[in-house]
Amino acid sequence: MALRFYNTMSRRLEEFEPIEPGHVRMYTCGPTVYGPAHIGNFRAYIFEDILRRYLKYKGYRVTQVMNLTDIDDKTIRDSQEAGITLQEHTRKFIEMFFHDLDRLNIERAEYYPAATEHIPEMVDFIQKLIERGNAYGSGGSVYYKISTFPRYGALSHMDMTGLKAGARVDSDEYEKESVSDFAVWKGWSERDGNVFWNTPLGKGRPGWHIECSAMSMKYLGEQFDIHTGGVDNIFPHHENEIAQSEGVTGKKFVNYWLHNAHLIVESKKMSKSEGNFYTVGALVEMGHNPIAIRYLLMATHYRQQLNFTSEALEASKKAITRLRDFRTNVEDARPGPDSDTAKWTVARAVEGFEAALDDDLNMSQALAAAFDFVREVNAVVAEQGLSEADKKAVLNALRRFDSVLGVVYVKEAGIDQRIDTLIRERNEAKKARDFKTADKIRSDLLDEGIILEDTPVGTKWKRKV
RNA sequence: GGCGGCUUAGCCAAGUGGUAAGGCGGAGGUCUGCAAAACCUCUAUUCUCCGGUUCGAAUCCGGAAGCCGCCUCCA
Repeated sequence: MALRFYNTMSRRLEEFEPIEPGHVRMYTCGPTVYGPAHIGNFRAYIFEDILRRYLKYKGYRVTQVMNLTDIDDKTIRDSQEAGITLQEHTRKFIEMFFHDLDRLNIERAEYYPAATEHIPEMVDFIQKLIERGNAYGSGGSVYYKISTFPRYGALSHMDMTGLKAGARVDSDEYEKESVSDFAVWKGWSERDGNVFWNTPLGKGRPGWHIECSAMSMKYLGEQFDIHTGGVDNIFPHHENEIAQSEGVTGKKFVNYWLHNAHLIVESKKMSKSEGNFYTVGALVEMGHNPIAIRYLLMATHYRQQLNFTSEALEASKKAITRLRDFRTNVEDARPGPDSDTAKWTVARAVEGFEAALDDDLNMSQALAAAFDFVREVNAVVAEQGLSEADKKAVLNALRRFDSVLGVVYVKEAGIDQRIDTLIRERNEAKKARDFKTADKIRSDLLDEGIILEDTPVGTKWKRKV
């Protein structure tokens, strides 16, 4: 089956075909680094990670760009309040961002361009817009003239004539010819302090939207395959990017626009005042495993609003444990005959998994295929063991599924000599039928998050998820 | 006010015309020193509500209620 995506532009499922055969170029909107990213932000990055991993699973080479917005009103405001430079301020949150990416087992993109490191590219871009008549200077700033771009509103399906003059328009933007025109370059104002660049456009800083147009073009070219972001980015951000990029090139900017829905927490909108505003760090401090967060964020279809609940987070831990236990069950399965059931189950699972993800990344259904696989293989293992060939085929499939899921084969702290010693002591106690000592060792380890299991092939230990 | 989305078991969540996936939880059983894991059985006659179309609807149409978004720099 062919890979299909729901394209926000056309509002329908479309078969995916990259511009360059075998190579996918995609731009994924990244964080504004003014504070720690929250789980809502990470839903987008997890979605993009699944997208990236599945494209690779399908055999594509992937070039992914994720921008780091390190200059905007909030970064300026917060760095000034903290009394440090913009760079000092944003660096902290950039580090935190990458740390969270690692904890959530999100693969690295090929490029993470920072806006402040691409000022010349943006200035160049803006000059082209001015030359072509798509932008005009006014009061030290430069604005994009929407009336020069008739297709404006195509992505968001919005009628721009409905905008009310003066509504939520920044007071320093009164120089605009039309209220819906937006800033591509912001002339320096007092409150920017020492944050500015001296450029041919004057003293100032770039607007938000221009960075994505300039940087995507630098790393991916004038036209590329996929652009993603949260639904909130559809308007105005992505609409403006299209206007800028196509304004300069006259060519179609992006072929497939993919947007993820937001999440709610305990059926409520996540907000600081509700006290349900979570960062990855805060959840980890509460004792939650980041991989469980990953699982929960990916298990709902990306275009569906996701309800993040602590109960679901616990369920996610159990689900991961089941998948990990399945791996060891298979690895340690006693030798058995070749099984047609096992072979058939592997084939069916792979087919089901791929069909689900091919269908606009239907992860819920892909997981269902994976869990059917687990149950069916476990039944064979329990009944008659596994032949070496079947074992290999099953583990191959699992490893392949996990190249997308990223929850089973996750690096964790290595073997602890001390645990091995305790297991030996416990086995001796068991042999002496001193179950009191044996149980104490097991429960002490459990307190540390280590689970001991007695199996036919000896005592095994695993970390609690 | 304009535009859009959602509502499926105790919880999370697929399914978009052919008779309700999957995970968690719960009940019982097998196995075990006890556990854990695993396996087996059961756990929504029904998909927010009310109408309609159809041989047939959770799925299509109309209406109501609730929830969540976007409407100029929030994933």
